[in-house]
Amino acid sequence: MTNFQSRVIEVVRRIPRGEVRSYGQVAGLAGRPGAARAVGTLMRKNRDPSVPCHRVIKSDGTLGGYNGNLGEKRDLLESEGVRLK
DNA sequence: CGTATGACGTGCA
DNA sequence: GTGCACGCCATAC
Repeated sequence: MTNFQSRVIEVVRRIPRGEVRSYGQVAGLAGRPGAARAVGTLMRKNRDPSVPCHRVIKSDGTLGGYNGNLGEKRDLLESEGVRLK
């Protein structure tokens, strides 16, 4: 496992319930500002349920992507109290 | 080791 | 508001 990947996972793991972070923010917190796209690359591969990857959305507030159905991601977030566009 | 890929971000038409 | 072109970065091939 690469160092970058570990960091990203750590960061995402710390996102409190009811809050969200953009891919770019996560990248920054992971120590690699500007690697937003790379974060997506990792999330796409990540299968670990201990990582609330559904709390990671785009910087403009839209959902972005998801492993399973996007509707699921939307519901999860709203059920956690997150407002979406 | 070079090329392709994608859950991004920003700017501009 | 919508769509497209580009640049970016870590991974997968």
